[in-house]
Amino acid sequence: MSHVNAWDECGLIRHFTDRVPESRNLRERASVRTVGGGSSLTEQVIEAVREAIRSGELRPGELYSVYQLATQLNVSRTPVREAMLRLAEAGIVRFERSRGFRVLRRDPREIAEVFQLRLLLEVPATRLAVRRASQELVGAMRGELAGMRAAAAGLDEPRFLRHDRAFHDLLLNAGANRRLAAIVGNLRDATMTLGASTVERRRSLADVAAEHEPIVTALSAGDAEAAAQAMRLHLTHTGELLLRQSVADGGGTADPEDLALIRFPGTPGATSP
Amino acid sequence: MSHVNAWDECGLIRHFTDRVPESRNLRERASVRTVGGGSSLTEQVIEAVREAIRSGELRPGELYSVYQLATQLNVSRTPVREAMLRLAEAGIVRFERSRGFRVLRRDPREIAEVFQLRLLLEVPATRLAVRRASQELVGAMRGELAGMRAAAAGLDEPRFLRHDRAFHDLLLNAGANRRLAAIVGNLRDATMTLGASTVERRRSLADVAAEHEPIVTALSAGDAEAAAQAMRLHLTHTGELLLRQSVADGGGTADPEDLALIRFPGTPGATSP
DNA sequence: AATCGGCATGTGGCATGTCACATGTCAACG
DNA sequence: CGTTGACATGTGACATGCCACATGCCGATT
Repeated sequence: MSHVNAWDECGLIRHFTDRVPESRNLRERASVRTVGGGSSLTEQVIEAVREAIRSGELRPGELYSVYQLATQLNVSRTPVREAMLRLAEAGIVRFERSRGFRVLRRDPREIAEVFQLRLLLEVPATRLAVRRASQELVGAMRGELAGMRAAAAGLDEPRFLRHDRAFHDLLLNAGANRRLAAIVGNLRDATMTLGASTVERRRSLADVAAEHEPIVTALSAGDAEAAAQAMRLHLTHTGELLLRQSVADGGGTADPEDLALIRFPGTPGATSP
Repeated sequence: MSHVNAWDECGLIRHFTDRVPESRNLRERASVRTVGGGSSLTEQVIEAVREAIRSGELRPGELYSVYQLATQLNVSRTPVREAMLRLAEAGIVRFERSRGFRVLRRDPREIAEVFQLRLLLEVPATRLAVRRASQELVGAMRGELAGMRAAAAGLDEPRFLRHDRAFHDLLLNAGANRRLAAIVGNLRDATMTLGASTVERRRSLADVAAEHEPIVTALSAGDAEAAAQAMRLHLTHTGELLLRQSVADGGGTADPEDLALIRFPGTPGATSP
């Protein structure tokens, strides 16, 4: 064997076991549900791999194989293969002819692209959501915001991210374009992959939470434009944060053009009709 | 057997055979390539199913199963399953717990959503592309435009669609956001599925081709805003065309709000900073 | 010594067997 | 006659066997 795998014993198995203590591995849940329910083995593998990437067990650039993963997770190759195919389609990993698959490194350019897209989609979606906003929506979003603040105070990043996601999802689903919500969800997952240069991020959790406040305020006041601008500011700031982090991690050169892409994602020179 | 399948003998096999005369079915190509090359059996099945939906062999609302399709195409269930999973993720079909999968009907709401998204993405992408445009790009796009016109004159709709796709892809790839280009490609595929209430569409092929002219003109002149507006007009018109067609096909009620979504997809009330 | 060709190994893709479950049918019962 | 229960069937999800191919090592040849 030419390349050392670097996690033959630090194991995805143990990792997943920690998360689901009542079952020794993925396999034992196989008989619980088979057909549907939204938790197929494939999806569990997807989530396990995502988590493994976040935690650093699967490192960008390294070569892995479906056989290995299947053995580590104690499932057959089929669901692992399907999971990796979906991750490949999402741009998280890339298959190489007959060598295996590789976790892709998030270079600054990709991060810029993702946030450029999120700006193009979420800002107008916010504008639309304001027009259709209800009191229940505002209440639910305040709840998520409170959750974010609590998580930020406790430096509980996973919980923070859950509330952050729920916050954005509420707004997106209120915008009444399911496809848009799904696409933004995928974009979010794509950036979730880069795992937490923890110190820097935790220090700013409270700041990020604070950025959500004006969004809810404007939403509650029915001011579409203010909400859209608040969302734009929030996304821009988050994007720049991740971009700096990516550059610091040595993901590539700091191309100022990437930053420009985030800041001005196709702003028209004049007002649209 | 309770439900009649309505195409047990009108067969996908014959259809695919007609398209690839040198091989009796998909299976015979299996030995040509195995690992890669971009033409796996799964992808061939995807394309075959897409074509079958366009041609009306697979009808929305009808129930089908992986077993059937595999038999008809003379391949195993695995690639068919993977193909349907990807189509399900793209929103073309939907799996139902233990009954099979169903080709989804494109109701007006979905079409509106797709074109709302395309407007949000392609208009700014056009703006960006102008800034990065080269003479080669302009030349290539003029070539595709000529191809569209020729196809429109000959009422060759498949060829028209190929050139149309190439035209938009050129512009999107010039915009330098690969992810955006990929997303728009998926959105396009999602609408390609509804197959051609042929008379109406063919009559307007020349009109649609003509709409691309001002885009190239503005691009060549370096006028980003004019190009963006031309693209907006083109997409709006196309969306309304497909929307009317969907309503005429009885896909649902003609909700005027859908039209509004296409026309004003989040236009800001005031100019952005 | 440098180069080239065969070979062992590992890979993903496809075929097929197996399983639990959901659905729809139909007969027995109230 | 309406309701309910078991049963047969078909389904997708998963496990496993098999294959052609790509890679990389290693020895034979020049």
